Amino acid sequence: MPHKISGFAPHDHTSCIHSALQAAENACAERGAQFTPVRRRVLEILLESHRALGAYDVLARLTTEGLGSKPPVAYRALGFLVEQGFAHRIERLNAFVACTHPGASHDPAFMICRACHKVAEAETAPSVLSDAIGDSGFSIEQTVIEAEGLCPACQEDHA
Amino acid sequence: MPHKISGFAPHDHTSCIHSALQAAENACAERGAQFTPVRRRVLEILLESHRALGAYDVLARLTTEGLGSKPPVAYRALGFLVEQGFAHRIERLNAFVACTHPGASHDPAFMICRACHKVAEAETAPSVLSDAIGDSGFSIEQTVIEAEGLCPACQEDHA
DNA sequence: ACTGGTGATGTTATAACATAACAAGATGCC
DNA sequence: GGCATCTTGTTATGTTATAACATCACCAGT
Repeated sequence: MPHKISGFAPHDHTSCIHSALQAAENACAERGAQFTPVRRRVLEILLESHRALGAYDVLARLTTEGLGSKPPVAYRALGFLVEQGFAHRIERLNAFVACTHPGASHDPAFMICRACHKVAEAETAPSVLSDAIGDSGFSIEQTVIEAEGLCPACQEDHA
Repeated sequence: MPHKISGFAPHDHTSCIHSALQAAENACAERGAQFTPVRRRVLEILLESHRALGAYDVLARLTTEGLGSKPPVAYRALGFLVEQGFAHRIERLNAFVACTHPGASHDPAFMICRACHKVAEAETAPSVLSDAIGDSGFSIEQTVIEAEGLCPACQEDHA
């Protein structure tokens, strides 16, 4: 299995959500991090769809649920989730998506469908960027790899 | 020569600027695009350093020079330069950098030094992302590849 | 129980980034 | 001239993000 991809393929989404939440809960317990109601709820919101949500989209949801109404509430929860690896920031969209590879090594690449706006995550070999960059002497600490295009389903619809 | 990298290495910056401007001018002539004073000046501003500038940084420069004072002026010029391939947007920084590979095929990868904030550009093989993503059936239209870390010079300073 | 540390949350205010919409000028073509 | 097209000027607003400080909840130590 050279690559794991998640997001576009049909799957049991209920169990997808459940296992991601479980993984987050376990990881927090192990690390002594607090999986508070707001943080949990924000992760749930992100998990509802394989789409990237803006911080203010998330905030709107929180507000209707009485969990917080000011930007920092959303940004702090999202920051926590990203820090812990439970979610990722999609730079291209200034938005956030739940991680679909909980526990994976995490140098992910993302595929963003411009039609349905779903976002799929692929694990990358750690060398992908070194290959691209060559032996320039630059020491890589973090990477952003995002592709925009059409997912398989939307290619068919288009045709 | 497997990879061309520009930005970090010492070089004759005056001729670097000059040739980039010349290339832009030629390309505009060929394409029937107008290389107007604002557009030219914005490219010059970006070319002064191998760093990414925010739209409002550029705008501030334009304002002191009497070339425009409202955000759309900067965004339009930057948009034009990006469209024509004379500059690139760095998603990670919400900022813009002059292209250092004028005329190249353009699926660039960027290296962002977190210490000196210089940005270097590398050409990538078109396959880099397909390799990362595998045969998921996703059709790639545009890519964002950005690495953050330390450039060679800043690694030495750090040690 | 008090106390003080730590981490989370609440809130105000503002900073930083970006674009919609329309008016006005410049250029070139017929 | 009259028209089309592209560029620039301007107003206003929308969107994304964080600094700074107040408060609360929890727990460990005494």
